[in-house]
Amino acid sequence: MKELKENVEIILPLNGLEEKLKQVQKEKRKLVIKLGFDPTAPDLHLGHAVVLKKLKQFQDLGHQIVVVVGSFTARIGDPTGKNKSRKPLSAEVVKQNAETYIAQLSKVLKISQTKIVFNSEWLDNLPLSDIIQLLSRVTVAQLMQRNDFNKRFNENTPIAMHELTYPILQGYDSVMIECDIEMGGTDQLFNCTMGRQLQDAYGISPQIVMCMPILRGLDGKEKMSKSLNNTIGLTDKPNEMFGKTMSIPDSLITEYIDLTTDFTDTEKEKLKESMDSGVNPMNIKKIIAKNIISQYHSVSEAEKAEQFFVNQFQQQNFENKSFVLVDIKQFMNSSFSLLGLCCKLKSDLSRTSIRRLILQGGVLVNGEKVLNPLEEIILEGSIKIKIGKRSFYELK
RNA sequence: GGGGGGAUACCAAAGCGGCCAACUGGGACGGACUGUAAAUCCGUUGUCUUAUGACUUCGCAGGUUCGAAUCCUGCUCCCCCCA
Repeated sequence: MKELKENVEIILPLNGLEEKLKQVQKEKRKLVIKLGFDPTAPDLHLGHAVVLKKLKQFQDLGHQIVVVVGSFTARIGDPTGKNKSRKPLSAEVVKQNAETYIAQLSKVLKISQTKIVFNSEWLDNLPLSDIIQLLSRVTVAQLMQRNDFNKRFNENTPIAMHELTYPILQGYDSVMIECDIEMGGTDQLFNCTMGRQLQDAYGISPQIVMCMPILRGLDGKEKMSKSLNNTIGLTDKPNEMFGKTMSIPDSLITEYIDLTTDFTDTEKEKLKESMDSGVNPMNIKKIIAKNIISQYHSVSEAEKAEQFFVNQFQQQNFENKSFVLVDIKQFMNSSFSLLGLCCKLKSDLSRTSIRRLILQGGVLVNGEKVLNPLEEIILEGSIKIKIGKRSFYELK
């Protein structure tokens, strides 16, 4: 029980979990635990993993996880005020997104033991009369309690009618699958509570709401989210995971120890203590990074990623970096300024911005800073070029 | 249906006839430093084959003017208030 509650930020009602467990024991069945997701851009990251890992604990105890794919509700999108009205997703895209999502879920959950349902199954053909009946269960005042609705209303930013239905439909999902627990981040509190209310209205024992804390992203301020581009993705490559973890502000370390690692309690405590006693935060971040990679890749990949990071970004030895090999032959027969060459190598940047990079000292040729964009580069032998902080090329 | 306000670069937000490629903040990028792709400090942040150069940007389309993001006309979209 203690482990089940670890890290959980909100349980509603407070002693609900214990009672639910007793109840299902008496009924000789397993808990039905719901997790909803919208099949929009299904790139799972460590923020999602916080919730998934909690689900995993329940799954390991034999309980039934039900993933509700919001194939219908995705058309609305959970209103944050940021997303404009969404286009309806085609059935194909939904299916595809759901598949990649499920594949990523399998990094944490046992998919064979996870039930997956689509809410368009019951929402697509809901008669208007039923919809009205559903809506009648909820008051405007209740909806306006939701943080972002409230905020937007007071700030005179628009709220479209259909957005108001999102929490209600999500709650209706809970009615349909008759779940015992709905899990989510704390930002889901309102929606989950809606599920309780609607279940009650439809004569079902209300679900327990369990909210996990929201993990903050690489910027150290906002929540980890794809649209803010501050995520560590579950499918990120080991090297990328390592670097990203190293880039979190030191102030986030405790949070990451708690929420992203799979250390035991005592190990976590030890880590925190060592930080308090003045161990270089860098080293603690390395430990966290390795642990994360071990979870989603492997221990040996984690080791490699660390070595790569140390060699590539920490040590000064230009020669030993790992370079992207570029065939020098394709550039033969033409003479190149440094600027021209860099443009070929980094075609995603504009010429002007590369010129800037060079002028600012962001380009090294064979370990030497070259500040003149027009410096001629003689293409022979091996030329090693560093462009910006993270791009290393070797022409051969 | 009536009245009012708005649309500016990645985002937010100034500017309201020339000094505007456009203040400022965030973000991003680069440098220095370092204990890290942390923190801090400094700088850069439209594009262009070389640049005290050219070109394209301020919702869209026209117009006035030597000259417009700034004034006029039409259009599109958005917000607010009243009914």
